[in-house]
Formats: sequence, C-alpha cells, structure tokens
Amino acid sequence: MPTAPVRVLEHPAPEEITLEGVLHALSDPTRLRIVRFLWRLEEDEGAPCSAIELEITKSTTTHHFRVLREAGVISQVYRGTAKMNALRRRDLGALFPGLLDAILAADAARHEREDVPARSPA
Amino acid sequence: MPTAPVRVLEHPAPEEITLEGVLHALSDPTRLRIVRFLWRLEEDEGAPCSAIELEITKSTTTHHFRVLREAGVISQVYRGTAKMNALRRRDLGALFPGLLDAILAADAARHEREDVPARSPA
DNA sequence: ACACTCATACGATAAACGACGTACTACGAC
DNA sequence: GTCGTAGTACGTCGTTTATCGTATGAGTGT
Repeated sequence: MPTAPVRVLEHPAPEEITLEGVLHALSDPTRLRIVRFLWRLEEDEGAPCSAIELEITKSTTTHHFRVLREAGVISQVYRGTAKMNALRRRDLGALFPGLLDAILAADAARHEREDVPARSPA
Repeated sequence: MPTAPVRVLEHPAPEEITLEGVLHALSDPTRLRIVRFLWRLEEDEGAPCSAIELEITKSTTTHHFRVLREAGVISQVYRGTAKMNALRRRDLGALFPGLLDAILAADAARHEREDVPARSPA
C-alpha cells in the first residue's frame, strides 16, 4: 500500500489558535448552530456530523466542520464510519476564559427573544 | 441647497444587532484593535478615527469604522470636523452580557502572551 | 463481492471582503 | 474668500467565502 491515507485529522495546537480565527469561525449562522448543538453535549462527548439537521448539502456541511476544526473550535476523530465532533472546551477555556460561555449565552438569549414572541411575565 | 446632506449616521437599533454580525465585525485584526482602543476610554467617551494609529490608508480606515458601526459595535457622531467614535457598551451589554468583556479579556491575554516573549516565572 | 452510509475531495460559481487610489464634501482657521 | 484637515464616496482589484454537484474513499453489514 503506497502511503496509506492518514485517517487522523489535523488540529491546530493551542498556541496556534487565534482569537480572530475563533470569532470568524463563529460568525457564521450555520457554524454557530453547530457549536450551540455541541455545547449541549456532555464534556468530551461528541456527535457525528449527521446528528445536526442543517438545510445545506453534505459537502457544505463538511466545509463548515472543517472551518471549525481548523480554527481550533472543535475536534474531530474518526470512529468507525462516522466522525465524532466535540467542542475543545478545555483548550478554549484555557486560552480565552469565559469566551465560549459568553458567546453561547448571548446566542441562547437571542433565541429566547426570538422563539418566544410576546410572553408577558406572569 | 437642495436636500441638504444629512450629517447624522445610520445606526442599527438594538434589536437589529445580531450576534453573528458582532462576531464578524470583531473577527478582523484591525477592527479588534480599534475596539480594544475604544474600550480603554471612559464610559461614553469617544475618539476620532485619526486617534488610532493604523498602518492602512484613510479609505480603508473609514471602511472598518463603518463595518463596526453597521454591526452595532460602535456609535459615531460628528463633532465639528471630526467624528467621535465610542463603543456601544450599554446596548451590547444589555443584548449580550459579558460578551465584549470576554472577547477583550481574551484579546488582552493573547497580547500579554505575545508581547512578553519568554519571561520565566520567578 | 455487493450495497449502503458517512464523510471527503475537487471543481465551479457567485457573492462578500480587504485593501487601495482618486475625487469629493464638510468644517474650522486664517 | 482660501487653505488645510477629517472623513466619505466610488470604482477597482485580488482574495476569500459559501454554496453546490459529482465523483470518490472508508467502514459496516449481508
């Protein structure tokens, strides 16, 4: 077998992760949705790409997951035929403490405002 | 003078500010630098565009300030011949609590790591 | 071997972006 | 008025981006 295809994905080391890169990765609605989904999972738990329903084609989905991985936001490992995706909580937390929490809390608050049209308090 | 040019800039209302828009606006190094500069000023204090030294031309500077304004990150008001820029702390704080702080804290931490090359701890 | 599923690779395309230069407007000072 | 300064508008150029379609590979089950 000539140079067997490496089934290990390239991930940026923590010191290669940039704030701008992370912000850019999260500035796309589709990617923010992916991250929001992964955020709800348990620590170190992962999900295959197909676990998230997106109104885009598979190739575009692959593209977005790749952007997230190359920005250092998620990790991807092959597990059988699927590829498990997980947030890099530990690395991001060490590099940018509170950043992910603030962004996803802001995102959650936004969705509350939008999803619940006009619920008067009590 | 037919239809005098309006010297008031358009700003998005708070409900028009999107998280993605803010993240995208902050995902550019130049714009992040601008925001970092404005962040150090006092509450509601502003600075003209020319107060920040950037290695780009004036037209590009105008472009970046406009992106920040249209994303709802800064406010711009004419004051004589200059245009004062200020962070929209209140609006952003109400919409996305802690977001700006987390981003700028992350940015500050990053700069500390980079600016101090190899200071061994004690 | 075969089919099926999950995901990738490659190529194309249209849109957005960052940077620039030049020409212009608005304001204040002289 | 004239001049300088601060910033805008517009057009351009090259790069990146988001999307797609089609073809392909890697793994699992029959």
